[in-house]
Parts: sequence; structure tokens; C-alpha cells
Amino acid sequence: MTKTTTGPGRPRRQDTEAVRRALIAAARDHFAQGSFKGVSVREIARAAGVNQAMVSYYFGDKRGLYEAMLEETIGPLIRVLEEAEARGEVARLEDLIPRHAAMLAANPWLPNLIIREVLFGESDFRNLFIEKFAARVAGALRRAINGGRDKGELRDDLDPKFGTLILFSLTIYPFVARPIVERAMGIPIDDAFAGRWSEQILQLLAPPRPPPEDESP
Amino acid sequence: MTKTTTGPGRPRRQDTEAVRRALIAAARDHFAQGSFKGVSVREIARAAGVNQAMVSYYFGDKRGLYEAMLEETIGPLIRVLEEAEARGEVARLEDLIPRHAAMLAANPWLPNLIIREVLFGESDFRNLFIEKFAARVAGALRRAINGGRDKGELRDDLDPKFGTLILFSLTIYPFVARPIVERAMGIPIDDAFAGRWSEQILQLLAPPRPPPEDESP
DNA sequence: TGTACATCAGTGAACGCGCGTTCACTGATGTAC
DNA sequence: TGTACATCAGTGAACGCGCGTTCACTGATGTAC
Repeated sequence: MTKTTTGPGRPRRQDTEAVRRALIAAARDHFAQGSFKGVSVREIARAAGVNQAMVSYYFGDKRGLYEAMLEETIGPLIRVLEEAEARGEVARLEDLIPRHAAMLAANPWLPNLIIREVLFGESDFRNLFIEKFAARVAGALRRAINGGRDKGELRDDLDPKFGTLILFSLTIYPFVARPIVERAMGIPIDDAFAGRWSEQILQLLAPPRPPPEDESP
Repeated sequence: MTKTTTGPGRPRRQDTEAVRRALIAAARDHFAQGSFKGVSVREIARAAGVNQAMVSYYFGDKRGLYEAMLEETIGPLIRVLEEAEARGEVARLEDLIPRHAAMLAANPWLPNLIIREVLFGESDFRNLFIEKFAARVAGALRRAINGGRDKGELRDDLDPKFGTLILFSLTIYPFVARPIVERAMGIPIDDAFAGRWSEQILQLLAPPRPPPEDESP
């Protein structure tokens, strides 16, 4: 029962997904650099190494490809966030911030896609993203800030509402404004940056007088 | 000699600039919301209330209109920055940050234009902007940070290089990510926000122990 | 003053082009008997 | 085993459409005499 009973005619191929995946990957790379209207179906198909008619064949139309790309690109992140939050793994800022920074540094197309989608809203994915992704991250951050302050790990002059915005700004902007940061400020955004930047953020938010000081003897 | 000697035929009209200005204003509003390819010449001309052929007539082509719009929109800001810097008026963070915040809050199209221009680089204005604008602001900020730290007005655990990035992040991101901030975090970006946000930033960067404490008696 | 003419800013229909999409068709590869 | 047939994934030429741009033209408004 797991397989469809074989009828007359040629059965479906198993590796049909290869074309689909190639198109999604090419679309992701192109839409990270150009706008929806600015990138042509012919370009994407050429980059994917398939016939241009494959976009309509597999996704109905250009918008279908775009939405499938968004779902398969940002969707997993939303699911990872939901699961991690359910397990209480994003409760501590010291874990949350470096993980977030490392993810953005490793996937430069992600901030571009999000900025384009949310700021210039070229599809209805904008509302979905804000509600499912941004609002959840903001909530998790606010809870982490409240928890950290209660435990004395954060300075107490931090308004929780503004604190969330401070964290959003510091953890997202450098990766979004990568060209400015690298060329105008001379700071390369690489793997090493993510770690050092996370330290700076945590240090900025730490209380004036850290209770212990356990350096090497 | 101030006016051209009147030759045969009809002299030039004096209010030719009206059409030009209407096109630039319409272009600014449209390009702040849509990409270069995403906005059509017909749309802009309709919004400006002029014939579509006026774009070629006054600016040569669509790109000419776009570049003229950028020059007349961002150009004055660069000049204001240069003059203020020459007079030493941007040396103090307490003046610089609120002025910057108020300007971005009052002109929502500005962050959109800059982000689109610098991140997605749809014209050669990108390099010009980074060199003439971003690099200068970064330099001014770094000098202001060094000056503030020398005078004991800033915490001393701030790496000047990262400090500039911290300031960039905090002063720019909220205005760029306006939809997220307002809808996912519930913080309205209005005139009042600019002032309160500037206070938060300065407080975050202040040294742990402020020397005087002159509250009302 | 009157009239012929020059030049103005602006018009609008039409141009060629690249776009997203469609569709008749193909060779490959399976089943049925 | 051999053959007729069904269905598959994929092809590529062509479609209509909206785009940026062009260009012959217009009415208005000035000067020259």
C-alpha cells in the first residue's frame, strides 16, 4: 500500500526532485541579489541548467517558484526556532546570540532575502514572516532579557521593550549592512567576527560589576 | 551679461523646473518602495502628472532620472555632513545621535533608498555612497567615540572599531526595519521615539559610574 | 500695429525588445499481451 | 521474446504584453521688421 499500484504507461521517475531543487537553489541565489521583477525566469533557468519552461512546469509560474523558494529557505529556520524554543534552548542570551550570529555569517543570502521581503514587501510572505518569525524571535529575546536580568546577569537599567530592539539592532544590522561594514568600516564579516561580535554585545549588556572573576591563575 | 542675448524665436520659459521637480519627487517616492526595474516610467510620470516622454526629455533616460533623484535626495545630506564636520559640530555623541535619529524618523524614504542602493547595488551610486557618505560618517563616529572616551564620558571597555559598528547598528537598524519594529515589537517609530531611543543608546554607552548626579533636590 | 517666422515646451502614437507563459511535440521508458 | 501502446519528463518555438524610448508633430509665445 505504500506504493501506488502500477497502472499502464511509464511510471514516474524517482529523481524528478533534482530539477526542482536546482531551480530553488538558483532562485535563492538570484533573488538574494535582485528584486522579483529584476530577476528573469530565463536567468534562473540558465543558472539551474534547465529549460526555462520548467519554471511553469514545476511551480505553475514565477511567483510559485518564488514562494516555494521562500518556504524552503526560511521555513526550516522557523521550524528550528519553534523546536528550540519548545525545548527551552533559546532562553539564555549567551547561547542565543552566538548561534544567531554564526548562522547569519554563514548564510549571507538570508539577511538579504529577509530585508527585501519585509522592507519592500514584494509578496504576501511579508505578513507571514513578521508574525511567524520576527514576532516569535522578539518574544524569545524579551523573555531571555527578563530572565537574564532577574538572575543579575544583565544591567538593570535596560527597558525590556527597548532591550529587545537593542538586541535586534546589534545582532542583525552588521550582517544586513555587510558592504558598509566591510568597506566603510574595515571590519571583515567572517567566522571569527561572529564570535568576537557576540562577546562585545554580551559585554555591553552585562551589569557594571561582574560578581565572579575566574580568569586563569 | 547675466542673461543670454535674446535671439530670434521664443525665449525659454522660467518655470521649466516645475516638471523636473515633480518627476524627481515622484521618482523618490516610487523608488523608495520598489526596485529600479520594478517601477515603470509610466507610473512615475502618472504620479507626477506629466507625459511619460518627459522622462527622456528631461533626464535622457530612466537611469538619468534615477541618478538625478539620488543626487538631489542624498547629495544635500552629504554636503550638510561635510559642512557640519568642518565646523566640528558632529564631534559630540550627545548632539550627533539625536540629530541623526530625528532625521531618519522624519524621512522614512531615506533608509529605504540607502538600503536598496548599498545592499542590492542597482547602480554605480553604491561605491560613491560608501566612500562619500558611509565612510565619512564612520570616521566621524570613531573620532567622537575616541573623544568621548578620553573625556571619561564613555565606558572604557569599548573597542573603538566595534564601537563604531555598535553605534551604526543602534542608530540605523530601527529605522531600516521599521515594519518589524512597529509590528513585531510594538514600538511605534515616531517623533517621540527618536528622543527616547537616543537616550537609551547614550545610557548604554555611558561609563558604569557617572561622576555627578544632579537630579532635582 | 500687423504679420511672417523661429523656437519653445510638450504630446501621443508607435517602435523594437525582453518578459512570463503556453502548447504542440519528442524521445525515453515502462506495461500488456 | 516481440511489438503495440500509454505515459512520462522535458523541449523549444511562438504568443501576447508591458516596457523604455523615439520622433514627427502641435499650439503657444516670443522676435523682427
